[in-house]
Amino acid sequence: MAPAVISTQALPRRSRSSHTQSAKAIPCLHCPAKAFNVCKPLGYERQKELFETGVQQTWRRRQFLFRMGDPAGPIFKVTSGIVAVSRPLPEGRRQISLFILPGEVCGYLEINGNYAFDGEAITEARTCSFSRRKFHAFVASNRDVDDAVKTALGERLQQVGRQQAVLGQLTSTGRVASFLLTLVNDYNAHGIQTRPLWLPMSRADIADYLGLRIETISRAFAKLKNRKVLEIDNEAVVIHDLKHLAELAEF
Amino acid sequence: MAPAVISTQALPRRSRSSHTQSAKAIPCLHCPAKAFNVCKPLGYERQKELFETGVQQTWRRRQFLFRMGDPAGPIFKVTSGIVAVSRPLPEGRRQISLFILPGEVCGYLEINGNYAFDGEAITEARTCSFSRRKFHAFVASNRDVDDAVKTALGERLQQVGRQQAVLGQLTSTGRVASFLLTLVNDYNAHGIQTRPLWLPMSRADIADYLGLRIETISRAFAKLKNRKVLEIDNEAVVIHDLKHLAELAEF
DNA sequence: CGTTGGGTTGAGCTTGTTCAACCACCGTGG
DNA sequence: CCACGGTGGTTGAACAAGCTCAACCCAACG
Repeated sequence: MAPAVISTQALPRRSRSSHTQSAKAIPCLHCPAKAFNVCKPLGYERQKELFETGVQQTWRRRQFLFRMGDPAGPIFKVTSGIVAVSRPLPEGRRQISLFILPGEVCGYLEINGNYAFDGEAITEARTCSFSRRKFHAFVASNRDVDDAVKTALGERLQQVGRQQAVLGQLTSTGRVASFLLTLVNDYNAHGIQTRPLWLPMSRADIADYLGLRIETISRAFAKLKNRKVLEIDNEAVVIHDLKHLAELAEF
Repeated sequence: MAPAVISTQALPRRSRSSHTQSAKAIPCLHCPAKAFNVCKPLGYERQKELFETGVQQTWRRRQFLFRMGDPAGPIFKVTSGIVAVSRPLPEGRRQISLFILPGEVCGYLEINGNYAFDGEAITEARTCSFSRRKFHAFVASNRDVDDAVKTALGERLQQVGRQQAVLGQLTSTGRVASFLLTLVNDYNAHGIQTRPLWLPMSRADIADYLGLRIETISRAFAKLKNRKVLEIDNEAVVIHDLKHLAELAEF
């Protein structure tokens, strides 16, 4: 029920055994998420300090990192995989707010000491899971990190604000087109290849994100395939006509 | 085009003339917005300091405080009236993200030095308009204010996250019901009476907020009136059956 | 007194949902 | 090795919800 630590990386142990501040002590230096969010402004010393306020965890597909309403535990920085931040609804339904890509943080928001959203691994995922107390303390004593936190909050707000327009104004095909384009943008910003475009989320995930039924998602993809806008092979999408896709996603 | 200062309050002038730190120097002490957002943690001295980083402005109905894409100017704390934060769409349409009540801040978010949203006065409104540079400096040197900013960002994020679910999952009547309940909650939180409920926004505003057409809004209200859930008189709504309304707004 | 803007109401159409059948894939157990 | 059930995805037909277009109402205002 509570998120279990599936595997704690070996590297932190090595760092402890070598109790010197050797550059090899923390895995962050080679972490693909290093360049994003709160880790971005950090040099070695402070990166190490932050690293040691948490543990590394891995998560299976469909495993929950945190659940809305549960006492607010760790803050998660995703280092690999994709996490869906969502609001649970009656009868097993949910509204996915946004997808968290490697480098970004989730589980930050709390309401009266409880997580404000669900966080669910869409793929196998790894996280640095920081003690909330220590994380806040670290942020409080590092101006640039604090700025990074505010920047990240602002970016989420913009993302979600845009998504509101998608939900409020676009037709089903438009929403799917917009979803794909957003993914392409976000993947680009996070150094993930987009040809082919990795699409690990199920039809149900996409439906819960776009406020549609899975059948409608399926039909939208069928339409896009028929019009030769894209091609789908399992979890890989190849976009042939980006321009056309962009037109469909226009308001 | 640029938001014009309609009237600069007389009070700041008085405070300047009396160059002592008399408690009458700033109007904040009697400001209804004092207890909210960034002003909340401030005592007299710091409140005065913040106050002096900006000017007071008043806005007419339908006037824009700021426009998405324009160079990011002041940050606005609304002291009276209601402001709609929205994203403009082609052909004069828009998606309203949220309504800003007295006490809250808008115009904070920027993207590459430009405002990230539109801000439009729904009613006559007054604001404290702070120089962005000075505001950031003030926040940077006041830990508790900085926390207030992050808290406010988090609250917006939750608000908008919830609204995503409304747009994605609810039927038209449900959306209208949810809108009214949200308004009641927010009014309560901001010390505004809710019997009757002041409804200054036009059908078009509500439609742009809920992702519906004005005709649909009209029909939803008609349905609620027929079912004796509420009563409407011009800009005043009296809710008779809050429970029923809550059921309609359920997911 | 005509015009204008905001709101309501009706009729027909479009879009997405619902419900159902069906398919491909995959792991399990007989 | 094949039969089986489970999961995720696709497709079809009927239905319902919201949109479009149009007419109409009312109050405010010049």
